[in-house]
Amino acid sequence: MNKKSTEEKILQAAETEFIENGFKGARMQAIADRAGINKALLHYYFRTKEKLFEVIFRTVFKFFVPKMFNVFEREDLDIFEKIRIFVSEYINLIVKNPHIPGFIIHELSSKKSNIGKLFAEQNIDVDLFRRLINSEIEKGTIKDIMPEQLIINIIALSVFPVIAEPIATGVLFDGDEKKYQAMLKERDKHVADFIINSIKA
Amino acid sequence: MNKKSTEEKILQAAETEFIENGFKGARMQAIADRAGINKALLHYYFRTKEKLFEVIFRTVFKFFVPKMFNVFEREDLDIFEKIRIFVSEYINLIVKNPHIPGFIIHELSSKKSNIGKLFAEQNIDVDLFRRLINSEIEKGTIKDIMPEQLIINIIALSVFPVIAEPIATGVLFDGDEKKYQAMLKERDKHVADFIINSIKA
DNA sequence: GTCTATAAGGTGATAGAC
DNA sequence: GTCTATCACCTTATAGAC
Repeated sequence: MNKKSTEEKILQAAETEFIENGFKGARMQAIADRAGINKALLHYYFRTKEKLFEVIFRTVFKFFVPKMFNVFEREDLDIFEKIRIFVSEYINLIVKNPHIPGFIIHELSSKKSNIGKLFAEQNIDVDLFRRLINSEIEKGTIKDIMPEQLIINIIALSVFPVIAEPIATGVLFDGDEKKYQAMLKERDKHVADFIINSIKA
Repeated sequence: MNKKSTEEKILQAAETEFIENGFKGARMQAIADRAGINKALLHYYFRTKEKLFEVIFRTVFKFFVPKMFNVFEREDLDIFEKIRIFVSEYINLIVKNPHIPGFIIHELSSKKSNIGKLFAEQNIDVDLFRRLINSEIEKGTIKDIMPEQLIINIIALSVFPVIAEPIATGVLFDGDEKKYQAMLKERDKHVADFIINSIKA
């Protein structure tokens, strides 16, 4: 029935446990339980909690942070279409994995480890994005704007409502989870409109 | 020299420790050390780690979440000035306390406790904000927009770059902390412009 | 590779003297 | 109120049998 190798089972169990509880909150026993094995085997495969965490974090990070910029390389779309597609796809990705951004942010803030490497490994082509934006400004299709500020805005508008879900639900929707979900459903269109309205020349 | 009462010293030490390490990562011993007392005294004043945390979280939460809407009550400002002031003051507040938003978000996501009360205690007047926005839409000063979406946008644009500092610095500024700080310095003006450009009719 | 048993050290919490 | 000493439990990690 279960053809997954032990290592795969461990990795999947660890990912769930770490994302749910963070590094400090995660328990090796809980990971073993989720994987249907015992603690000793965990250490046989990954020696320490730290090492296991590093593998998981790397995977999650590489899955989430990059490839955000892929859309912007396509030459068949204008800048506004690119933004629409990016926002839509990214929000969709986050809604399906709502705890991952918070996990990454929290662990990056509380770890002093050599995460510097992780960014280097991603080779995200920010320069491509910079050139694109600057060229659009020169062409006169969008207003003058710092490319870094713009990309932060796009990510912020997409990610924040999901990681701040409890606050948003509590403050804005009186604890009504359904109203929050309704807002989120319209979010991709709203965000794209909001951005485009702002930058369109 | 130190006129602070023991209770005050504990509270301040606990706030630092909890914000820095989260509930699960915080250590009662570390709090005692920071306060210059011993563990036993900690329990004498606050019985359990859980109870001490609740006091801290309440304080931080009440300090941070509300009073955001105060600006919008002033009648001597137009909607755009209100937004400028709010963004400027809120970003300023966050930059001075950069770890607090992440702390609140993380603890709210990982606690199932009866936080519902906290929101009720704040009696934030979201309706005031709703009425203000809707009235401006009717007057024709701003475009049609859902007040909830707008307030989320304003908070997201203000808060996100600070809580995602390691990622922003790593991905956008090649690890150069100074470039990140420079971006942040212009952030309040940029955000206000970005929002106003978007919603101005 | 996988298990049971256990070591070694930490952590929240309390007892009891002052 | 404040301290020292200590308990009871939990957590990571390893030893050693199979």
